[in-house]
Amino acid sequence: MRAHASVLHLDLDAFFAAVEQRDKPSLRGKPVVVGGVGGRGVVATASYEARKYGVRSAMSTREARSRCPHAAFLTGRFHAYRDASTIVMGLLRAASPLVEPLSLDEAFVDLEAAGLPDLEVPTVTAFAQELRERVRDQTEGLTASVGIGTSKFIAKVASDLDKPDGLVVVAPGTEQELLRPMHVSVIPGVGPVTVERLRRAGIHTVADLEAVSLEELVRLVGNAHGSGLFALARAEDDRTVEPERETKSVSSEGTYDTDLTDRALMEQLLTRQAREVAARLSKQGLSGRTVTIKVRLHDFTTLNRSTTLPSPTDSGATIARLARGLLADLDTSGGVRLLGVGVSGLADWIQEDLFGETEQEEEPEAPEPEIVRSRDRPGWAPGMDVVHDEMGRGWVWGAGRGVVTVRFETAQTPAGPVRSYADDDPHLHHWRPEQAEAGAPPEE
DNA sequence: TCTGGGGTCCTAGGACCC
DNA sequence: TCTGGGGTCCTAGGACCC
Repeated sequence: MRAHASVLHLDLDAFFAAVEQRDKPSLRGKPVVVGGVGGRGVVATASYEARKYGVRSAMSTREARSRCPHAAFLTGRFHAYRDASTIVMGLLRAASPLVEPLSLDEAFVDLEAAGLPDLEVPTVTAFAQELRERVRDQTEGLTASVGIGTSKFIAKVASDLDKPDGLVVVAPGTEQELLRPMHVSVIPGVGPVTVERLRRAGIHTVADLEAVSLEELVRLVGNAHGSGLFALARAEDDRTVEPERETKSVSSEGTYDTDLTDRALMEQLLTRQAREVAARLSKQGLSGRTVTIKVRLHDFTTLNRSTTLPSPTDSGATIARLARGLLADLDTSGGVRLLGVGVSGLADWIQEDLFGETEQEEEPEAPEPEIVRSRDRPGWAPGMDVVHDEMGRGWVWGAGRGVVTVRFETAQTPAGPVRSYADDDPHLHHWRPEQAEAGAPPEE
């Protein structure tokens, strides 16, 4: 904790939804929900108009629709968010060399490095007001909430106190009187599980927490977490603003609208994800030794399986081969709702190819199950009529993330089976009336 | 059809080494 | 010829954050 309120936390208000409202005037003043729109989507950001109806981040889109059916539900335009974020981070870096972005819409700024005449409350307040105005001007109207305090913790708490479009400076020395009446969940790292553990011990507020011994806290929530809580309950926080943070892992995952049961399809999806991870690794000049797959079963139990190579790789073929091998050891007969691939143990160098000839022989030896993109496909959307070479007529139940799910309901089989395919499965075609006689009947 | 996707950090047990 | 001990690496699971 510093003698002056010199840590600033900036948080763009309802960021994704605000960018949408900025870019589409017809959405201004109306409820907007950005997030997954599929059957298993969740809300990433709700505009303040949508929050009035109880729509919240991380809520399922299904529930958001039932609470606010007239909202605009949007999937999100990440390039637009990235562009806006780049502008804001640029403004912050122009104000101080010490900026730590936490996400696209949040950052800490160290005001000790900003070259202000002093760090007294009126000075940092004026600085922050000007920064907020600059953000609004340069982003064509996005608003930011700002908190300033003697530590990251206090700055972050402060930025939450007057949302949206607010500014709160917590004067040095007043931290504990601010925190004591607050619920323990204001402390970063205290989520639902910790709240419940503390509640059972009769601890609800920061004041309650402050009265608990270090030994007791460690017993309740573990070593690292316990000592962290002990300090934060006293507003003790010496964490510095870190402008450069190393990437520790790169991953790609997907949740599918219907549970997957087809192993060949799962392997195809893992292969695609492995390629995507490999592309992102090499784009960043990274490679890694540990390949992990993540499998969420139908009942939401989540399994991770990993394997570690002797030297780092950024090869999509290698990552895919290992990922498929890891999947082979799992029982997925009950259905899989999520599949993912990640690489960790990263190095910012690629292993020198000391034995180039062996490595080069290996890759063509294990050919990928190639996914062929066909050009005559306009894409799949729910409700489309389709024909599968073996299954016959059906219609699209869900499509996205490389998977199309088809219900084979026909006049003959009104409760027909549901199957999922890769969206470029050569056996799956759009149905057109002129194909009526060409569509093979269902096999069973 | 409750429960995304991209991450970070921590814990705990076993293997292995000196 | 019971059961040391510290350190590191690996694997699996889980809490949490935005």
